[in-house]
Amino acid sequence: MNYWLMKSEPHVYPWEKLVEDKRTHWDGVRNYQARNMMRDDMKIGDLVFFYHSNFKPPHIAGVAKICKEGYPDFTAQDPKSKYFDEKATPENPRWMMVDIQPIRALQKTVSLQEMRENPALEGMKLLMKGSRLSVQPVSKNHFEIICKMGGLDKIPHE
DNA sequence: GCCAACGTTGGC
DNA sequence: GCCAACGTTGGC
Repeated sequence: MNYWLMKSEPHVYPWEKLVEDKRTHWDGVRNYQARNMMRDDMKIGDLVFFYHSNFKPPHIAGVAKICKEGYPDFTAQDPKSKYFDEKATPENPRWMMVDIQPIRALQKTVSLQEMRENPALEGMKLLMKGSRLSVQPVSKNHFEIICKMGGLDKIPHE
């Protein structure tokens, strides 16, 4: 079982919309490192922090889970999509995505600053200088600490 | 809006 | 295969 963090800009796709949709496909990732993790490492049942980037303050809003493993990001082959990539073909889709569904919101969102101020989270990728990856692994230990910071008594499950 | 950090592109 | 130029991310 692995743990992850995925970034979304709330004005593009907020946590609340995921709750409303009950499930979504994570399209639009155009970074190879992030793609490789979605393609190779994310497994059904893995838990994911839903992080709101480009927001004041940036924060983690809730916990989701992987409900479909890596498959081609079809928006790359759609000329009308803003994520269109002319090099993507059915034979070589180039970009991949996963599906996620919400598990539960944190009782209280956990801001980037709060995480920075917690020494127990030292080494977390999100907090490293220059870290921009929109999909990144989180250790189980860090995942649990943040769940508790967010007012949950333990890592949630369905 | 600024800009540091990082990724990608393409000429050589 | 190097690296300069350019584009993007995302906190501040």
